[in-house]
Amino acid sequence: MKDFYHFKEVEEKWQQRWEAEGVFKAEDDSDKEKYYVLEMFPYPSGNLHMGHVRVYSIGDVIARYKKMQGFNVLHPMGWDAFGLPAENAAIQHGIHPAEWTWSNIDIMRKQLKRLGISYDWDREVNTAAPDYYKWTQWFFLQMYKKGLAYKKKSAVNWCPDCETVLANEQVIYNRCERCDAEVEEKELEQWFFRITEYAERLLKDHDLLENWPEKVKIMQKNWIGRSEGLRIKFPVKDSDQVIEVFTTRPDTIYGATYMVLAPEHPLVEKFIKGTEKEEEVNNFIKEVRKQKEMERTSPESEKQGIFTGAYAVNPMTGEDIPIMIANYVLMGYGTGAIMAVPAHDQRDMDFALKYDLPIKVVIQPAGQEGTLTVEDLEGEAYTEDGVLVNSGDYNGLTVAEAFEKMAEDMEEKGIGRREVNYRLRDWLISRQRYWGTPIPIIYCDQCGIVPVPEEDLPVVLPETLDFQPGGKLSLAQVEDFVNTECPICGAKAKREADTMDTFVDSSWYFLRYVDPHNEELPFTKEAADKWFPVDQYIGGIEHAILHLLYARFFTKVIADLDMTDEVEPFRNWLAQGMVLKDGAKMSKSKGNVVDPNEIIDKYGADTARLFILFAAPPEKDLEWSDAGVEGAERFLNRVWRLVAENITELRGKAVQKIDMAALGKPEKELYQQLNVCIKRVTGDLETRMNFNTAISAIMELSNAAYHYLNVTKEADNELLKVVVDNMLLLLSPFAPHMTAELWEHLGHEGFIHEQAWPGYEEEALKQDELTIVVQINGKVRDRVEVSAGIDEAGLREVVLAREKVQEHVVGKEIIKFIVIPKKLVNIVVK
RNA sequence: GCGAAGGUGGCGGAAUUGGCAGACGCGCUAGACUUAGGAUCUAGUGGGUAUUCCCGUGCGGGUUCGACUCCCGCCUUUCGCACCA
Repeated sequence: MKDFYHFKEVEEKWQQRWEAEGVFKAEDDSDKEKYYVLEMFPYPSGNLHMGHVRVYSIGDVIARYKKMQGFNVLHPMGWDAFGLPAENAAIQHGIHPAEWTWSNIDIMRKQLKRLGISYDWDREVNTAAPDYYKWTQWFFLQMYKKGLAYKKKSAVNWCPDCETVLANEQVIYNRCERCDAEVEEKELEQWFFRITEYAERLLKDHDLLENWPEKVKIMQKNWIGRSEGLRIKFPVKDSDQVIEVFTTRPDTIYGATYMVLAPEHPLVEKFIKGTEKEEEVNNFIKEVRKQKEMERTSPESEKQGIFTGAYAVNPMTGEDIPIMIANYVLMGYGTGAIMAVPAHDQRDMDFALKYDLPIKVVIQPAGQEGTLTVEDLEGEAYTEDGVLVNSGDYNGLTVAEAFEKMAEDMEEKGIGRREVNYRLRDWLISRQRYWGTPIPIIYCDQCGIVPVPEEDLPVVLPETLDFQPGGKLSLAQVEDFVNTECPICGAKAKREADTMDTFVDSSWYFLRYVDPHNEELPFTKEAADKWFPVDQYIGGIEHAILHLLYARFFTKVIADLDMTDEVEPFRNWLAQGMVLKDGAKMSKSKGNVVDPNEIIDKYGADTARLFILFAAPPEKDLEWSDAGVEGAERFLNRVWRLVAENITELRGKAVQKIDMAALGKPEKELYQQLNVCIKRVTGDLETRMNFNTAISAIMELSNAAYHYLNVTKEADNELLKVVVDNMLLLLSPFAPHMTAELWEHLGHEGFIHEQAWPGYEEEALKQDELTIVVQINGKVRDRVEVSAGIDEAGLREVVLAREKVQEHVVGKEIIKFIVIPKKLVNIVVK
């Protein structure tokens, strides 16, 4: 055999054999316990990048480890294939989006196979294929039936560059998440999913996700933004109108000295129509509407407002309070109107000071009732806990008590009622783009909105597309597509020309893998019961809100359709860190991109995988280092040579149980190190997911084996074989090709990845001799070798007899003698 | 401003339950082998002129026989949220 790891031939050989023998197929009819490991599927951009190499390497280690542990492993791969880049390529280069996408998929599939990832390629899914998006459309129809998909006209976010609307989740600092263009507001009629109906469950079921990063749960929680409060009616003076507000602080209502409506509030017009204020107020509203959402919603920007001329009545105090309009109140949250309590809300305070509105203190720090005045506040609202004052019968109650009492009283009087509000909005899914799943809806003049009958699915994207390079792609321009017949009355009708947000496609793909070829259903309940949920999901934290919230929502909807009993798709999620170069994210514009293809050409897949797993724990960012890659290569070659240089001694012999009693001292130590290594690697893979320390443990074992061969004239070849065999088994999830080849060279039958994961012998971990650290007053002064069975008195005797200990102890009083069994003693002297 | 996670040698990182700080790797130094070495092997490698001593895990306190680890205060980096009533 060669004296170095010639990765080119070896890696190709094993990839071909794995494929030819179909060794990574998940078995639908196995009795073995299932394990479903999934990495987020990629968008087929045409190029694998290092982030992909990282996430798929992590997934592969888990998949191969679980397989060796005896699980029936489902480890599938697919393509998130709809999306804008395909259209942009079409516009720029005149290539059809499908052609562009399909050829990218071919390229990336080859790249993944070159990495040797253990996928069951028979289950490959492609969200842009009709046999997949048929079921995306089917889910849309189920949701339409349940009222979870609906159409409404509302102010939506419009990206002028992408020429489409965006979901709230896709707008970051008022910019398009994709192209960074500034988002505009448009009034459009669009399709929504009623995700708000699931807000409570999405929050509550975080409890089921024990192995999610806490940070991500908090991000989702903030995004959902639950707040408990009261909806309170404020009658308008000299009118039969009523303004409803939502507040989380009903306890401060006695301090409500004015009200504010959002400029878009429908009542505004009624208040000002025909009054002397009309023109002034309308001008103000026009000004505010010109402001960007960003300006309006930043706490730093100046609050602007105007008096409407109308008054409301505070329902608790009976006082008249002015009704204002201001830019800091948003129509989209709560009722679009607030009661303003300047003494106890900083925003209201800022506004009240600017427009000279009254301020009334109604909460005081506990124990200091009656001492806090408006002057004391000095423009800072008091928002801490406290006790009510100036609040009639409620004086003396705490904030929490007052909340309860007021809620009860107001509900009784019909002034208000308890309400929970969410920051989460419904999910806007319409996109004015071509390359997406068509929304299966038909508009008929007679029958209105008509869902496409299920038997007519899929609504196929028309392939022949007449587009001009530089122009925009849209289904609306394809007349054969748009013009159709009403499924109910047969009259001429028009199809919906918008497609769905691609996040819809990726919100259920993990369920298609369980039954990927089903033509009757997206999947059977039987298949879902067998495989679902995903036991371990792996992917980037950038999807913390978008994809992961939507996927959780879809899973709950699907559970409500009784297609699965599982309400959470990903019980465990490993959020892997980014791959950096020179401290920055790799990007073309920075010119710091490392191309996986070049790395695999130069070092091979096993080396690339080993480095990327070794350089940092998976959840942390990883700094790319060419020197580090060479280190990984060196280690693999060290293992290769350990086998190659001793191949005649190691080949063919049956692995026998080692008789520890017969081992000499260096042999016993080596055998012990093997068992320690097995224990550490298993623990690192099983519970900690720390691949870097698992690899370092294997490196230590390899070093120990070399050291043993160096110091021993007559090596114990049986022991050496056991060590090498097990080392290869432990290393095989990380470096599958090289270990497969060595396994074969050693004369074993069968694939290495189909062997049982090694277990360790508890007996072999035990040491006869221990090194005990001796501290005096907490400082390490000596080390002693003692037999493992020594008792405390014996240990004390040995330790005190030591010369170095004597030096520090003589003439002093021993106050304490602390013994930490098998590790350390600490002698406290004075 | 609010919330979360970090800060350990020249570098990436380790220390799993409060018990030897720096495992493993990179880099570096010296040596061996060699026509050659950017291959391989051996030894060394936190700092302080140091085999025995002292100092050392962002800074300052504290708890403890003992603290990278726990507590209090501060500095700093990264990420998330940010007029949500």
